[in-house]
Parts: sequence; structure tokens; C-alpha cells
Amino acid sequence: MTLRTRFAPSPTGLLHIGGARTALFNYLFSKHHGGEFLLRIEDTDRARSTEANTQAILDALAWLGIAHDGEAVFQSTRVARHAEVAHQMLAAGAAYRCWLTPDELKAMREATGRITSPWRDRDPAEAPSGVAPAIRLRAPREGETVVDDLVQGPVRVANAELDDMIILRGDGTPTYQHAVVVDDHDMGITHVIRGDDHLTNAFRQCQIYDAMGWQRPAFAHIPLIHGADGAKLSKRHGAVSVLEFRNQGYLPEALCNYLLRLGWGHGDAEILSREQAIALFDLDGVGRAPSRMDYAKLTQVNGVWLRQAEDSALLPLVLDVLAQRPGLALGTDAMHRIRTLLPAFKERAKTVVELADMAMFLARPLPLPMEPKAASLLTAENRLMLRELAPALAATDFSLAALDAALRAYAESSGRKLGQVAQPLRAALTGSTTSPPIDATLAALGRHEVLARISEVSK
RNA sequence: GUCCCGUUCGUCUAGAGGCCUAGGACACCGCCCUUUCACGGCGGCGACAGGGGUUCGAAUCCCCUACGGGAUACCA
Repeated sequence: MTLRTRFAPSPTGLLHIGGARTALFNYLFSKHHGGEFLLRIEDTDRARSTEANTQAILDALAWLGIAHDGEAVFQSTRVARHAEVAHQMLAAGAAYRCWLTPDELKAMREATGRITSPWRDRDPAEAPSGVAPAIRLRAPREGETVVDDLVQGPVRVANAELDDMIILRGDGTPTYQHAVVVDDHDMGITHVIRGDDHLTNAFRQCQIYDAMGWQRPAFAHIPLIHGADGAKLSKRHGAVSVLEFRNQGYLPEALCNYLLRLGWGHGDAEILSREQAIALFDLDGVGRAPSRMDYAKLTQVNGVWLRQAEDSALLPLVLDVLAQRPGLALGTDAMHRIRTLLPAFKERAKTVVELADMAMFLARPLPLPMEPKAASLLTAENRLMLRELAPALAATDFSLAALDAALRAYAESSGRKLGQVAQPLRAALTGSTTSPPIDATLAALGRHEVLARISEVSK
């Protein structure tokens, strides 16, 4: 039998990093074992599900490189099947009709504190008129239900703790628990890997599998991701949506790498490619405690991936970011300069956005905006120095070696340290006190632009 | 309330009774490299939630407490 996992998001919101990690674990687990990874959109909550969210989730998964096998299943197309199974259970005596209205149930709940199936012995024959009955599972009352969880170990609960859950509502629509079981069964899911907020749901779902005589899948409930403050992840924790991370300049490889290491350990390397992840990932490395989101670590991992990235892959990302910034001249000259300096920026930046920040000076029309620290370097004396230096630079062929030699020669002849020459020059050229090495910066800008920038500040 | 799950440096983790003087990574702090910034190198800071057992020996096994999370819906 083919090992098969699934990711089952409900399109009531965007894909957040918790969901992304669940998807990733399902994906890696199935690929590690040579199985399949399926996608099911749980869109039965018609009021809150939107097509835009569905598309956003699909986009986010595609961006992360988590590809599902086969066509995505939309749960809303399967309600007839859910009802069919419920009626099979009814016919087999594994379920029964319940005519209590939601209001009556609420009153009972308030009266008793909890409901332990008091309606068990009610017979459908005494059906009150005007009430559409719900269908409830005839759950076992004695013994216990045990879930052999691949992460949590065996988890057991006394059946007396569980009531007869509703599987089909009065209006004929399935409840979540029921729809999930029917779909997972029909899709041939062998391993259900999901957030541990579903752990207690597993008890109930197992009861449905058992009632239908279906084989239960293996379960693996993974701990949730919490915000940096330890509280459950929510909007107020800043970036939580996957697409938001993309906008903030994170690479999908890095986000996946970080998410993989969050809650999973193997005692070795931190930086893992997709191939390595597939080769190494298994459920025994998944921890049982919730983990906190650490943006600093994510950023560091992203920096590593950025350095490893191909220039050709990075360039369009950087240009996309720059294209959204006003006041830049993104002509062929600027693009050429950016491409030239990209390897140097890559070394320094942690995100694509940072990289774009660094590259911005290459596309700026004169006069350059000056950072305060840079401006303070452009003293009268230093401006004089730059005017003196310009001809020496202009005399070179603007190769790295020649520029370096010219700078060193000038520093020596003028009795300055290299830094005393390079920093004011950097300020004049970039408007900043930090940039790639000065010779590379000079070469990237080119003779004409270098002279223009020097004369601009030494006017 | 009841049930279920969890708890190793600030964070992610290694650790399956002696290899633990508890290892690594990120962050932080020094130093080195250096024309700036980064990268890199070296070093530092820093944890077994608490209490009882079991054992010659416990981060590892058991119990209790505390704290955190989840579930108790005709929500998903």
C-alpha cells in the first residue's frame, strides 16, 4: 500500500507558518518514504471560506516548493458522500437520530455541566414534528479509546469521557470530524500529520473509523508554533502569513529550512537543502513541546541561503523590490551596476529587501541623499582630498587591481591611511559609510559616474 | 470543572541510566582578520521547572506539585 499523507487547510484565512510547517512535514515524510502527498481544501464553512484565500494558499504552497500529488480535493464537493456514510452508519445501528434542538442541548449542557449521552436510549420513533434530526454516532460507553500517536506515543481516554458526537447536522451537512474521516478514508490517507490541537479530535475520529470498520490511519500530532512571547501565533505577532515573509525578503528555501528545524532535530547540520531534508526527515525527530518563532534565527538562515543563491535567481527579486521604490533611475546602467555588485551585496545582506536597500545607491540620480555619518565625513579637507584623488582614479583603466593600486599609492603619497581615503570616498560615492569594498564599488559605478559623484560633493 | 498533551541555555535543539565538567546552532559580549560593512576564525556568557522516590549511579524511569497549551459545539 502506498504511503499517503495530506495537508488539509481551510480557506478561511491565509496560509500561516504553522500551517506551512504542517504541510512541509507531511510533504517531507511522504517523500522520505516514497509516498504521495495530497492536498484537500476544507471549504465546508461556506460563510468564511473564500476563493481568494484558496488561491493564496495554493500560491503560498507553490512558492514554498511544496507540491502536492494529483488534483486538490475540495471538501465541499463531497457532502453527498459524507451524508451517504452517515446514513450507512444509521442503517447499521452505529448511529442514531437526535431530535434535540441546539437550544435544548445548550440548556442541558448548562444544567449538567457536561453531556454524557443522555439521549442514547431515545428512540427515533418518538420523533417530534417540525425538527430536522441530526445524526449522532453511537459511541462506545465502556472501555477506552487509544490513539497510537507517532509523536506523542500512546494516548488514551476513557470512552465515558466522550459523548455521542453529531456526524450529520439537521440540515444534512457533515460536521468537521465526520467529513475529515470520510475524506481521509476515501483518499487512502495512511498517515495523518497535523497540529496537536487536533489530538483530542483523534479520539473521536477513531471512533468513526471503528464504527465503519475502516482501518485507522497512523496519527502524528505535532506541537504548534508559538509567537516569540510564547503565546499562540496570531496577527499581532507581526509576520505570520507565508506570503508576508516573501514580501519581507525571505527566500522560500530559507523559510522551509527554518520551519523544518523548528520542532524537529536530528543532532547535526542546521542548513539543509530540500534533498537533504527528504533524506533525513522522519517523525521520530519531532519534539513534543511547542516551539517559539525566532525571527533572528530565521533571518540568519536566510542570510546563508542568500549567499548560496545564484545571482541570476536573485537579480529579478532585487529588481522587483527596487521597482516599487520611487525616485530611482532603473536604466540599463543601473541594472548593470547592480548585477556587477550583486555577489558583494549577497555577502552582506540577510534578506532580499536588505539587499535592495544596499543596491539602491547604484540607481539613484544625483545628488545622492547622505546619511548623517557619511555627510560628516565630507569635510572641507576631505572634499579637497577627493578632488585631488579624482584624476588619479581617472588615469586608471578602472580594473580592480588598478583602482586598488591607485588608492594605495595616493594614500601613501598623501601620508594617509587607506581608511582615511576610502571612507570619505565611499561617502561621496554611496551616501553611506558602508558598502562593498571600495575598489569594487568604484569599478561597478564606472569612470564617468565616479567622477560625477565626486564632483557633485566637492562643489 | 473534567479530560488530554507538554516543560534541557533568552530561542531552536542534542541527549533513549554511567561517554554530561550537559554538546551544537541563533542571539548577545570580547578578540582576531580588515579600507567600511559583512563573511570567516577564536573565546566568553548561558539550561536539565520544583519536590519526592527507584538505582551503586538519573536530564534520561515512576509519583506529586507548579506553570504552559489543547479539547470539552448541529466551528473548522
